[in-house]
Amino acid sequence: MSTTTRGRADRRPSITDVAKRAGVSVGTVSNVLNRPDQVSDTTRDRVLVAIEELQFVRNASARQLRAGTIQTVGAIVLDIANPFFTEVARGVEDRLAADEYTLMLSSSDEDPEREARYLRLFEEHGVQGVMVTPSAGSLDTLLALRDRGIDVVLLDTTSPVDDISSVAVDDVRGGALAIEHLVGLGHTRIAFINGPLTIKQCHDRREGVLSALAGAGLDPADALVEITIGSLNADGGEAGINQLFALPGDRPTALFCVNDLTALGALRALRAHGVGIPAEMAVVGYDDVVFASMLTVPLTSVRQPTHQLGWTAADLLLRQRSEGASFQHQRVQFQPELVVRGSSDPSA
Amino acid sequence: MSTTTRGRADRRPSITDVAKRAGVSVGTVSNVLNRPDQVSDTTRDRVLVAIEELQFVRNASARQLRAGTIQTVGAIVLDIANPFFTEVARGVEDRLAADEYTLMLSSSDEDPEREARYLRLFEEHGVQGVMVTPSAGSLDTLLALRDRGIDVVLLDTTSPVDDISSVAVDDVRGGALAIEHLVGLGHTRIAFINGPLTIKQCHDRREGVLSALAGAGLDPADALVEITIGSLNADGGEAGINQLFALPGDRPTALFCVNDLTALGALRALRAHGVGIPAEMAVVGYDDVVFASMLTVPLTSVRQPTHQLGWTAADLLLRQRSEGASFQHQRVQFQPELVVRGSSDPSA
DNA sequence: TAGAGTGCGTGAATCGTTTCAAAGGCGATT
DNA sequence: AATCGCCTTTGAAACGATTCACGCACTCTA
Repeated sequence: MSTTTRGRADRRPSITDVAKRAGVSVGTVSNVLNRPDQVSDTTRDRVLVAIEELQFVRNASARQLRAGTIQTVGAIVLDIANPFFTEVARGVEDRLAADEYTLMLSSSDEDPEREARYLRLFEEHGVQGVMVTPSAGSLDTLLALRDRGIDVVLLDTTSPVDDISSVAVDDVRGGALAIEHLVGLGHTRIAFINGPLTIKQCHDRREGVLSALAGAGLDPADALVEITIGSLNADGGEAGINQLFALPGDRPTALFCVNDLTALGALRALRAHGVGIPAEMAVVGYDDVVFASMLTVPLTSVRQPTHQLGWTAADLLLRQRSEGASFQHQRVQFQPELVVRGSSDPSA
Repeated sequence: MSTTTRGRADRRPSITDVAKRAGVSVGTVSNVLNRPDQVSDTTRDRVLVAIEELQFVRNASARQLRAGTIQTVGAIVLDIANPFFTEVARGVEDRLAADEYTLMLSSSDEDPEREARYLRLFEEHGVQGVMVTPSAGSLDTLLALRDRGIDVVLLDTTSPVDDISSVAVDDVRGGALAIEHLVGLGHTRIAFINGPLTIKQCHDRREGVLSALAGAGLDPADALVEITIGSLNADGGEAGINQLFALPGDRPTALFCVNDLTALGALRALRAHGVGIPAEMAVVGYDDVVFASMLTVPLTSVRQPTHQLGWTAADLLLRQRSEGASFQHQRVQFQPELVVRGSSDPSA
């Protein structure tokens, strides 16, 4: 088909075509491509001219099939549309660039099936390693992957096993920071919009919430109203507030959202309900994304070292590959930091 | 190396290993994988068991090398961290999923070199087509690509040639909308933070700006203060304001930012300078991203149909492939819409 | 019972590259 | 003139999956 303006040959030119045109063997063409200094100047020029004339482009599949491996790693994050993860990804890229690795980036959208599909895709393509923010208890899959020779580093979650490394921020502490802050402001009835507990971050932040309540002598049964949402984004947050407002009983005076995107949606819904912030409802988010400080009511949030998180994960992955058996698996953990703003504290 | 816990064989199992273990030929294994109904039940089960036992995973390179092509297209956007582009990408994905195509997504970060590198990478990997938001006059590269059999659709920019399709939003109109609005509010001295004119969107929005000024009988030399920034993100916007404030002469009373991320940074910087909005400076952004309505001062912005933009681009690309020579290239153009909020109009 | 038809399975050729042992060419050394 | 070593180039063997013409064993029909 396609005898349109498209070039004469339907098949893209191969190294063999180049070799013929330049009057050399395929081995020489390959040498020009990969070890140019082993080829005499005149030959090299002749080959380069042929490459130019034929518009030759290497076939990555053949290349990789023969070479067996490529300088590529994969990363799967929960939500590529979340600024938190794009900043993390930037950190990953920055580290990978130093070792001339390429990144295949995907978003699982918190769906374990999508995650599994991408993992398989990555594996079929022969990536050397993967960084994953697991969307559920996919540990078995990851262990199996590791056993098949693909290095694994957990991203933004602490590894439950000793032989897989991880880079995380202390989410228990982060959750506690948020609640301690709210309790310190006098709140005794707090709503918590959270995602499914199968997501480690959601689970851990909740642990922190509970421990902080306990530390303040509050009974979660009275003090905590938990709302679970499916998507950790603005729409989820909006849905969470509507869910909260449909509940009977005293309305909480404070709200902790599992991330800033969710908080954004929650704020939108709260405004629609005409709820004053922080007077009627104090709000705390998580991630301190770029726009958090710029909202109608600047959002109190738990800040994490995003770029460093990604950078370190990539670093661990690359070092794991280069150091081989001598590599010591490790759980790197950073500390979060509470940034207080007007959404929780009127004096801020 | 690596005699750690990693499985016995260092090489991952191939179809041949599976065939041996199941006691069949490689052709049969391939049939089980690709045409399971042509294989008897007992044989199929035997092969599947072997696959399971060996943890066999297809080698995408070999597969693709033989098959010659894969159901994959690439997309290059200007900035993956910009919510506008993630929404567009979502639209692309949604359309691709329907035809079981996979997406390779990359961000050029407005760097023509990065863009060229990714295009080459995509081509080496044998993508069927690409969607590109060009970061500079890379048209020649794209035409050459098209001539080599890779379909091209321009994304968020109107095609300058008849034989390449494009999906865009009328940026000239969008720029005009913003300025007409500001002029209508009585502003006669307007700052415009824009990116390099090599980026089509920047160029076109500026055209709209100029034509709107002309339409209002204003001389750009007096009425317009142009600031050019390198990165169309929050940091760029902040830098733009600092640049603006370093300028001699009357300070403009209004500001148009080429996108919302830039506006976000500009607002941050304006606040740091203690400038009242919209009283001392009316601000208009572009894209109407998710947080625009939620800012301290809700941001007036030019809204675009993001999801539809991506969906349509992917649709065009796929149809181009399936319809072959009979496909009619086209320039799809959507209309932008001004959303007025408090950052420009105190009464909003 | 021969012949045709059908359903399964085989195995070699193929895709485009890299790699590597070996050969060829040439000047320098003995 | 023979030998050595160096530099350049060659050509064939991989890599792992897919494809396809063919063969085998069987059943069905005339």
